[in-house]
Amino acid sequence: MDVSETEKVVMRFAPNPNGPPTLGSTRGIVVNSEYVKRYGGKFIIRFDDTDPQTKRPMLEAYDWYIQDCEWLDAKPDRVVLASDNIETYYKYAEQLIEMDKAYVCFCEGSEFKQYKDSKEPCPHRDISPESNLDNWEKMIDGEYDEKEAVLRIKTDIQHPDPALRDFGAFRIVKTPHPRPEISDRYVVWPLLDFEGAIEDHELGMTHIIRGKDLMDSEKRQKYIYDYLGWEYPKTTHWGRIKIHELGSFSTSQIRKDIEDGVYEDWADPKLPTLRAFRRRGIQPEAIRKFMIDMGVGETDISVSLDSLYAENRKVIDPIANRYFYVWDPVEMSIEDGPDDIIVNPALHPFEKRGTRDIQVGSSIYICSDDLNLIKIGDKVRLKDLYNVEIMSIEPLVGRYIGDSVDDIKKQKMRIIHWCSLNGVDVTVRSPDKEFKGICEPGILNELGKVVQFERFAFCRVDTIEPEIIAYYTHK
RNA sequence: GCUCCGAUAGUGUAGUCAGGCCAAUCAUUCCGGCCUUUCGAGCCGAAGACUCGGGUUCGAAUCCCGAUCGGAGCACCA
Repeated sequence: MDVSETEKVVMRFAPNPNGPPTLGSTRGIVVNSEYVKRYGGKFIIRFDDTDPQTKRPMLEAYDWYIQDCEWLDAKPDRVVLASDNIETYYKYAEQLIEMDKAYVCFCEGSEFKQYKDSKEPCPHRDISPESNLDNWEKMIDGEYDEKEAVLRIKTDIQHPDPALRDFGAFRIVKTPHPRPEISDRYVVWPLLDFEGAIEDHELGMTHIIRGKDLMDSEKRQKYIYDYLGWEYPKTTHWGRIKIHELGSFSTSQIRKDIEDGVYEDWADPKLPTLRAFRRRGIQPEAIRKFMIDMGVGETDISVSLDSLYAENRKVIDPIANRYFYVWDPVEMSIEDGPDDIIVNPALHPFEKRGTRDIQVGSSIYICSDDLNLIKIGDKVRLKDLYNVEIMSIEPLVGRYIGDSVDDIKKQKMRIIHWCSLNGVDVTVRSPDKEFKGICEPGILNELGKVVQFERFAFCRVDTIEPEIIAYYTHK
């Protein structure tokens, strides 16, 4: 993107708050805010909430966006709600009508399309500004039904690109807006091209980055800018982003699936919402890095979450305490073992953060996955505890054969983890499945934190009461 | 149908505007090795790309034309 070194920028992220931010919105938040950080200037979040019907805003989502922006270290300098500025849009609409650059059209949708496709002006195109103004007043006053009338911007009805011929600027929607302070105050609502054009100018936008699906939108908006004598911001576009592991999602589809119980809520670990990533323990810095590395190409891309996880690992590896988590536990009794000892493995392999003290009696749990790999007579190392020889599988019995770490190296013993009988039940939810297992009691101190369950994965401890639930972050 | 846009390793990405310093950058992934009382990390090594065809030029990933493939718009959605 073309920004001169000394220039201050004003950029925005303009979502429709009809659901929570997803990984897709994140790109808009991170990239725009990053430019502002880099060049100095202002970052604005503008809610394009001018469709009370088809993409009806969710009241809670306004705050969700702002929270998620802050979480991503992209606190907006200013928050704007398009639905607050309807009068402004009306003002400019009126001006354009007076200039004979806009007209009220009474064609039915398909009817107008026919005119447009054959490059013919529709019968309403040549109505005088005075009558148009009149009809416009009636529109605003609610004298027409939905779909009966629409305000169009005059462009060039013969333009080679059909997408640019006399586009709609306002339509009638009688569904009240979800915001109580707006509600049924307006029945005429602007369409994106108009609303965005006016707002971008009013807010002094210098640069715009948006999806390439809006490329034609820009060309339409330029008509408005030309008519009003304004200068259009510099623009760049990016292509569609598809996540390998998650596929494509639409906010409205997710909303429906939540209602139908396919997903638990907006933070379901299967979903690409920011809330879901946060619950899983993905760190904002990692997301920023991931998005910035992706750049702003116009090519459609299909990215793998592996890169995001790799970035996240760099962030959480030094801070995540280590614990033993035994999924699908199987009890093993120990013969000839020392009674009631306390071992104290380090909380972290290279950061000095103390130890976790585990009391061990005459039996322990191990993973059934590990059990499947061993047979009678095998010697295994119980990590940070001692070495045992497997005496029997059914029931599972191990005999204590010493503590020596050297032995395991010489004999290339398998090293497995374990859990004492006083462990606590922990459920781990991953995008694909749910694990049930037992963890050291120390996990009770880790509410809200990301830990590493050794030989399993990084997880974020989400709840302690009434049961312990952790979300799977990644390997 | 009409219009617009894009194409560099498995996946992203730098380089393309101002042609030579690009036998092409970085990250991730995969594979091998070292280290490590888990996993991961770390370290070392390896593999892997300029969509195709013409043209301009002493010289093209870079400029031009065409083809192919992919995407988007033509909504009273954003």
